[in-house]
Amino acid sequence: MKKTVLIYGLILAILAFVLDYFDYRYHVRELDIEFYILFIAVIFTATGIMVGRKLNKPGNETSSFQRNSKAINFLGISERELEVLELVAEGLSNKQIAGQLFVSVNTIKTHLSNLYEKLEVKRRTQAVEKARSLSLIK
Amino acid sequence: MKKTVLIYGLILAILAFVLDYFDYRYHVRELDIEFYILFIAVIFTATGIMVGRKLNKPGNETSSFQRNSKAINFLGISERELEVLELVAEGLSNKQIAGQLFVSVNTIKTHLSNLYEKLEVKRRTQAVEKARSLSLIK
DNA sequence: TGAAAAATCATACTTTCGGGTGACTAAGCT
DNA sequence: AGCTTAGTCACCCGAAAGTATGATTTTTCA
Repeated sequence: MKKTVLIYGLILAILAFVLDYFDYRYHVRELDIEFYILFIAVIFTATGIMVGRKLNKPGNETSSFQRNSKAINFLGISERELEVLELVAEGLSNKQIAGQLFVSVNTIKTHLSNLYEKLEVKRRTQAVEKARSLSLIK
Repeated sequence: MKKTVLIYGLILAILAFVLDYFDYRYHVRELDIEFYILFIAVIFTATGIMVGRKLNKPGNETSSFQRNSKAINFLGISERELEVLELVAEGLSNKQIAGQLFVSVNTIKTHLSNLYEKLEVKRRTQAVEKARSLSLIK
Protein backbone atom coordinates (compact mmCIF):
# COMPACT_ATOMS: atom_id res chain seq x y z
CA MET A 1 0.00 0.00 0.00
CA LYS A 2 2.75 2.40 0.97
CA LYS A 3 4.66 1.16 -2.04
CA THR A 4 1.71 1.87 -4.28
CA VAL A 5 1.52 5.46 -3.12
CA LEU A 6 5.25 5.86 -3.58
CA ILE A 7 5.12 4.56 -7.12
CA TYR A 8 2.21 6.82 -7.83
CA GLY A 9 4.16 9.86 -6.66
CA LEU A 10 7.15 8.77 -8.63
CA ILE A 11 5.19 8.47 -11.86
CA LEU A 12 3.72 11.88 -11.23
CA ALA A 13 7.16 13.45 -10.75
CA ILE A 14 8.61 11.77 -13.78
CA LEU A 15 5.72 12.89 -15.89
CA ALA A 16 6.07 16.48 -14.75
CA PHE A 17 9.71 16.36 -15.55
CA VAL A 18 9.21 14.82 -18.97
CA LEU A 19 6.52 17.31 -19.92
CA ASP A 20 8.59 20.21 -18.69
CA TYR A 21 11.46 18.98 -20.76
CA PHE A 22 9.39 18.74 -23.92
CA ASP A 23 7.87 22.07 -23.19
CA TYR A 24 11.08 24.04 -22.95
CA ARG A 25 12.89 22.08 -25.58
CA TYR A 26 10.46 22.45 -28.43
CA HIS A 27 7.93 25.01 -27.36
CA VAL A 28 5.19 23.04 -28.98
CA ARG A 29 2.90 23.15 -26.05
CA GLU A 30 0.59 25.78 -27.37
CA LEU A 31 -0.14 23.74 -30.45
CA ASP A 32 -1.43 20.58 -28.87
CA ILE A 33 -2.47 20.84 -25.29
CA GLU A 34 -5.07 18.22 -26.07
CA PHE A 35 -2.31 15.82 -26.82
CA TYR A 36 -0.78 16.41 -23.44
CA ILE A 37 -4.05 15.91 -21.72
CA LEU A 38 -4.71 12.73 -23.58
CA PHE A 39 -1.27 11.46 -22.76
CA ILE A 40 -1.52 12.16 -19.07
CA ALA A 41 -5.06 10.93 -18.93
CA VAL A 42 -4.22 7.59 -20.46
CA ILE A 43 -1.18 7.11 -18.26
CA PHE A 44 -3.13 7.85 -15.13
CA THR A 45 -6.18 5.95 -16.08
CA ALA A 46 -3.92 2.95 -16.45
CA THR A 47 -2.32 3.74 -13.13
CA GLY A 48 -5.73 4.09 -11.55
CA ILE A 49 -6.86 0.76 -12.89
CA MET A 50 -3.73 -0.85 -11.54
CA VAL A 51 -4.17 0.77 -8.16
CA GLY A 52 -7.82 -0.18 -8.09
CA ARG A 53 -6.97 -3.74 -8.95
CA LYS A 54 -4.38 -3.92 -6.21
CA LEU A 55 -6.89 -2.54 -3.74
CA ASN A 56 -9.55 -4.92 -4.92
CA LYS A 57 -7.72 -8.13 -5.50
CA PRO A 58 -8.67 -11.07 -3.33
CA GLY A 59 -6.04 -12.11 -0.83
CA ASN A 60 -5.23 -8.48 -0.11
CA GLU A 61 -5.51 -7.80 3.61
CA THR A 62 -7.22 -4.50 2.89
CA SER A 63 -9.62 -6.25 0.53
CA SER A 64 -12.91 -6.27 2.29
CA PHE A 65 -14.92 -9.22 3.26
CA GLN A 66 -17.36 -8.20 5.91
CA ARG A 67 -19.85 -10.58 7.28
CA ASN A 68 -23.47 -9.92 6.55
CA SER A 69 -24.52 -9.50 10.18
CA LYS A 70 -27.98 -8.34 9.31
CA ALA A 71 -28.71 -11.58 7.51
CA ILE A 72 -27.23 -13.61 10.33
CA ASN A 73 -29.40 -11.89 12.88
CA PHE A 74 -32.41 -12.05 10.65
CA LEU A 75 -32.02 -15.77 10.21
CA GLY A 76 -31.35 -16.22 13.91
CA ILE A 77 -28.07 -18.00 13.43
CA SER A 78 -26.04 -18.30 16.62
CA GLU A 79 -22.33 -17.84 17.15
CA ARG A 80 -21.69 -21.50 17.60
CA GLU A 81 -23.66 -22.45 14.55
CA LEU A 82 -21.67 -20.04 12.47
CA GLU A 83 -18.48 -21.55 13.77
CA VAL A 84 -19.62 -25.00 12.74
CA LEU A 85 -20.72 -23.69 9.38
CA GLU A 86 -17.28 -22.31 8.68
CA LEU A 87 -15.63 -25.61 9.43
CA VAL A 88 -18.11 -27.39 7.20
CA ALA A 89 -17.20 -24.97 4.44
CA GLU A 90 -13.57 -25.96 4.87
CA GLY A 91 -14.55 -29.51 4.07
CA LEU A 92 -14.26 -31.06 7.52
CA SER A 93 -16.35 -34.06 8.54
CA ASN A 94 -18.67 -33.90 11.53
CA LYS A 95 -16.20 -35.96 13.48
CA GLN A 96 -13.33 -33.61 12.71
CA ILE A 97 -15.42 -30.59 13.62
CA ALA A 98 -16.42 -32.23 16.87
CA GLY A 99 -12.76 -32.86 17.66
CA GLN A 100 -11.78 -29.33 16.83
CA LEU A 101 -14.50 -27.78 18.99
CA PHE A 102 -14.14 -30.32 21.82
CA VAL A 103 -17.75 -31.45 21.69
CA SER A 104 -19.48 -34.63 20.61
CA VAL A 105 -20.48 -35.50 17.07
CA ASN A 106 -24.10 -35.44 18.17
CA THR A 107 -23.79 -31.82 19.14
CA ILE A 108 -22.43 -30.96 15.73
CA LYS A 109 -25.33 -32.77 14.15
CA THR A 110 -27.77 -30.80 16.24
CA HIS A 111 -26.14 -27.53 15.26
CA LEU A 112 -26.23 -28.52 11.63
CA SER A 113 -29.85 -29.58 11.77
CA ASN A 114 -30.80 -26.23 13.22
CA LEU A 115 -28.64 -24.51 10.66
CA TYR A 116 -30.26 -26.35 7.79
CA GLU A 117 -33.65 -25.31 8.98
CA LYS A 118 -32.64 -21.68 9.31
CA LEU A 119 -31.01 -21.65 5.92
CA GLU A 120 -33.82 -23.67 4.40
CA VAL A 121 -31.53 -26.28 2.93
CA LYS A 122 -31.21 -30.03 3.14
CA ARG A 123 -27.51 -30.76 2.79
CA ARG A 124 -24.21 -29.37 4.00
CA THR A 125 -23.08 -28.54 0.50
CA GLN A 126 -26.20 -26.48 -0.03
CA ALA A 127 -25.68 -24.78 3.29
CA VAL A 128 -22.18 -23.76 2.30
CA GLU A 129 -23.38 -22.55 -1.08
CA LYS A 130 -26.18 -20.49 0.43
CA ALA A 131 -24.05 -19.12 3.25
CA ARG A 132 -21.51 -18.00 0.72
CA SER A 133 -24.07 -16.32 -1.48
CA LEU A 134 -25.41 -14.47 1.56
CA SER A 135 -21.89 -13.53 2.68
CA LEU A 136 -22.43 -15.29 5.97
CA ILE A 137 -19.02 -16.82 5.40
CA LYS A 138 -16.21 -15.94 3.00
CA MET B 1 -18.80 -1.43 -20.83
CA LYS B 2 -19.71 0.71 -23.82
CA LYS B 3 -21.14 3.21 -21.41
CA THR B 4 -17.92 3.26 -19.43
CA VAL B 5 -15.90 4.08 -22.52
CA LEU B 6 -18.34 6.79 -23.45
CA ILE B 7 -18.13 8.42 -20.04
CA TYR B 8 -14.39 8.21 -20.21
CA GLY B 9 -14.32 10.02 -23.52
CA LEU B 10 -16.74 12.60 -22.23
CA ILE B 11 -14.61 13.40 -19.19
CA LEU B 12 -11.61 13.70 -21.47
CA ALA B 13 -13.38 16.14 -23.73
CA ILE B 14 -14.72 18.22 -20.88
CA LEU B 15 -11.31 18.39 -19.32
CA ALA B 16 -9.70 19.52 -22.53
CA PHE B 17 -12.33 22.16 -22.90
CA VAL B 18 -12.00 23.38 -19.33
CA LEU B 19 -8.25 23.57 -19.52
CA ASP B 20 -8.36 25.32 -22.84
CA TYR B 21 -10.76 27.81 -21.39
CA PHE B 22 -8.55 28.55 -18.41
CA ASP B 23 -5.56 28.67 -20.65
CA TYR B 24 -6.84 31.29 -23.02
CA ARG B 25 -8.70 33.25 -20.43
CA TYR B 26 -5.94 33.84 -17.92
CA HIS B 27 -2.76 32.77 -19.61
CA VAL B 28 -1.45 31.27 -16.44
CA ARG B 29 -0.42 28.05 -17.98
CA GLU B 30 3.28 28.77 -18.14
CA LEU B 31 3.43 29.39 -14.45
CA ASP B 32 2.15 26.11 -13.15
CA ILE B 33 2.16 23.27 -15.58
CA GLU B 34 2.77 21.00 -12.61
CA PHE B 35 -0.55 22.02 -11.24
CA TYR B 36 -2.27 21.01 -14.44
CA ILE B 37 -0.55 17.70 -14.44
CA LEU B 38 -1.49 17.02 -10.89
CA PHE B 39 -5.06 17.98 -11.56
CA ILE B 40 -5.44 15.77 -14.59
CA ALA B 41 -3.55 12.98 -12.92
CA VAL B 42 -5.78 12.93 -9.89
CA ILE B 43 -8.93 13.10 -11.97
CA PHE B 44 -7.88 10.25 -14.15
CA THR B 45 -6.49 8.13 -11.40
CA ALA B 46 -9.89 8.36 -9.81
CA THR B 47 -11.51 7.54 -13.14
CA GLY B 48 -9.15 4.62 -13.54
CA ILE B 49 -9.98 3.26 -10.12
CA MET B 50 -13.65 3.52 -10.87
CA VAL B 51 -13.26 1.82 -14.20
CA GLY B 52 -11.11 -0.88 -12.62
CA ARG B 53 -13.70 -1.44 -9.94
CA LYS B 54 -16.45 -1.73 -12.50
CA LEU B 55 -14.40 -4.23 -14.43
CA ASN B 56 -13.58 -6.18 -11.29
CA LYS B 57 -16.74 -6.20 -9.35
CA PRO B 58 -18.36 -9.55 -8.77
CA GLY B 59 -21.60 -10.10 -10.58
CA ASN B 60 -20.38 -8.19 -13.61
CA GLU B 61 -20.65 -10.33 -16.72
CA THR B 62 -17.42 -8.91 -18.04
CA SER B 63 -15.76 -9.60 -14.70
CA SER B 64 -13.35 -12.32 -15.43
CA PHE B 65 -13.46 -15.75 -14.04
CA GLN B 66 -11.34 -17.89 -16.21
CA ARG B 67 -10.87 -21.51 -15.48
CA ASN B 68 -7.43 -22.67 -14.52
CA SER B 69 -7.02 -25.01 -17.49
CA LYS B 70 -3.40 -25.75 -16.72
CA ALA B 71 -4.29 -27.15 -13.33
CA ILE B 72 -7.15 -29.14 -14.81
CA ASN B 73 -4.90 -30.70 -17.39
CA PHE B 74 -2.13 -31.23 -14.91
CA LEU B 75 -4.46 -33.06 -12.58
CA GLY B 76 -5.93 -35.04 -15.44
CA ILE B 77 -9.49 -34.03 -14.75
CA SER B 78 -11.88 -34.86 -17.56
CA GLU B 79 -14.72 -32.80 -18.97
CA ARG B 80 -17.38 -34.97 -17.45
CA GLU B 81 -15.75 -34.97 -14.05
CA LEU B 82 -15.64 -31.20 -14.06
CA GLU B 83 -19.29 -31.10 -14.96
CA VAL B 84 -20.13 -33.30 -12.00
CA LEU B 85 -17.90 -31.22 -9.76
CA GLU B 86 -19.77 -28.07 -10.65
CA LEU B 87 -23.09 -29.60 -9.78
CA VAL B 88 -21.69 -30.84 -6.51
CA ALA B 89 -20.56 -27.30 -5.78
CA GLU B 90 -24.11 -26.11 -6.33
CA GLY B 91 -25.18 -28.39 -3.53
CA LEU B 92 -26.92 -31.09 -5.54
CA SER B 93 -27.12 -34.67 -4.30
CA ASN B 94 -25.70 -37.54 -6.29
CA LYS B 95 -29.19 -38.53 -7.27
CA GLN B 96 -30.03 -35.07 -8.54
CA ILE B 97 -26.80 -34.90 -10.50
CA ALA B 98 -27.50 -38.30 -12.00
CA GLY B 99 -30.93 -37.10 -13.06
CA GLN B 100 -29.61 -33.93 -14.57
CA LEU B 101 -26.92 -35.70 -16.57
CA PHE B 102 -29.14 -38.65 -17.53
CA VAL B 103 -26.85 -41.28 -16.06
CA SER B 104 -27.05 -43.59 -13.04
CA VAL B 105 -26.09 -42.66 -9.51
CA ASN B 106 -23.32 -45.25 -9.68
CA THR B 107 -21.74 -43.40 -12.54
CA ILE B 108 -21.74 -40.21 -10.53
CA LYS B 109 -20.13 -42.03 -7.65
CA THR B 110 -17.42 -43.35 -9.93
CA HIS B 111 -16.73 -39.89 -11.31
CA LEU B 112 -16.55 -38.51 -7.81
CA SER B 113 -14.23 -41.24 -6.60
CA ASN B 114 -11.86 -40.52 -9.45
CA LEU B 115 -12.16 -36.82 -8.78
CA TYR B 116 -11.36 -37.24 -5.11
CA GLU B 117 -8.25 -39.18 -5.96
CA LYS B 118 -7.10 -36.56 -8.44
CA LEU B 119 -7.78 -33.73 -6.03
CA GLU B 120 -6.37 -35.73 -3.13
CA VAL B 121 -9.45 -35.23 -0.97
CA LYS B 122 -11.88 -37.51 0.82
CA ARG B 123 -15.18 -35.67 0.77
CA ARG B 124 -17.31 -33.67 -1.63
CA THR B 125 -17.08 -30.55 0.52
CA GLN B 126 -13.32 -30.73 0.45
CA ALA B 127 -13.38 -31.26 -3.28
CA VAL B 128 -15.44 -28.12 -3.74
CA GLU B 129 -13.18 -26.15 -1.43
CA LYS B 130 -10.04 -27.28 -3.21
CA ALA B 131 -11.51 -26.83 -6.67
CA ARG B 132 -12.46 -23.29 -5.77
CA SER B 133 -9.05 -22.46 -4.40
CA LEU B 134 -7.50 -23.78 -7.60
CA SER B 135 -9.99 -21.86 -9.75
CA LEU B 136 -11.17 -25.09 -11.29
CA ILE B 137 -14.68 -23.83 -10.68
CA LYS B 138 -16.02 -20.41 -9.83
C1' DT C 1 -7.42 -50.45 -37.16
C1' DG C 2 -6.12 -51.07 -32.74
C1' DA C 3 -4.65 -49.43 -28.29
C1' DA C 4 -5.63 -46.02 -24.71
C1' DA C 5 -8.62 -43.01 -22.36
C1' DA C 6 -13.12 -41.72 -20.96
C1' DA C 7 -17.65 -42.83 -19.76
C1' DT C 8 -20.88 -45.87 -18.37
C1' DC C 9 -23.04 -49.22 -14.96
C1' DA C 10 -23.40 -52.85 -11.36
C1' DT C 11 -22.91 -55.14 -6.88
C1' DA C 12 -21.53 -55.31 -2.28
C1' DC C 13 -20.03 -53.16 1.79
C1' DT C 14 -18.68 -49.31 5.15
C1' DT C 15 -19.02 -44.81 6.77
C1' DT C 16 -21.08 -40.53 7.20
C1' DC C 17 -25.09 -37.60 7.17
C1' DG C 18 -29.44 -36.08 8.40
C1' DG C 19 -34.17 -36.35 10.71
C1' DG C 20 -36.77 -36.98 14.80
C1' DT C 21 -37.16 -36.93 19.55
C1' DG C 22 -36.14 -36.02 24.17
C1' DA C 23 -33.38 -34.30 27.81
C1' DC C 24 -30.09 -31.62 30.77
C1' DT C 25 -27.35 -27.40 31.90
C1' DA C 26 -25.89 -22.59 31.95
C1' DA C 27 -26.69 -17.83 31.04
C1' DG C 28 -29.53 -13.89 30.54
C1' DC C 29 -33.79 -11.44 31.07
C1' DT C 30 -38.20 -9.88 33.47
C1' DA D 1 -38.15 -17.41 40.80
C1' DG D 2 -39.73 -18.39 36.29
C1' DC D 3 -38.96 -18.14 31.24
C1' DT D 4 -36.21 -18.21 27.19
C1' DT D 5 -32.29 -19.18 24.47
C1' DA D 6 -28.04 -21.38 23.43
C1' DG D 7 -25.38 -25.18 23.93
C1' DT D 8 -24.70 -29.72 25.02
C1' DC D 9 -25.54 -34.88 24.37
C1' DA D 10 -27.83 -39.45 23.38
C1' DC D 11 -30.31 -42.96 20.66
C1' DC D 12 -32.47 -44.68 16.66
C1' DC D 13 -33.16 -45.23 11.94
C1' DG D 14 -33.04 -44.52 7.15
C1' DA D 15 -30.79 -42.09 3.38
C1' DA D 16 -26.82 -40.54 1.16
C1' DA D 17 -22.10 -40.74 0.32
C1' DG D 18 -17.93 -43.10 -0.39
C1' DT D 19 -14.79 -47.49 -1.35
C1' DA D 20 -13.50 -51.42 -3.95
C1' DT D 21 -13.68 -54.20 -7.85
C1' DG D 22 -14.86 -55.57 -12.24
C1' DA D 23 -16.97 -55.08 -16.61
C1' DT D 24 -18.85 -53.02 -21.02
C1' DT D 25 -19.23 -49.41 -24.37
C1' DT D 26 -17.66 -44.98 -26.72
C1' DT D 27 -14.51 -41.95 -28.12
C1' DT D 28 -10.18 -40.52 -29.43
C1' DC D 29 -6.16 -40.57 -31.80
C1' DA D 30 -1.69 -42.26 -33.39
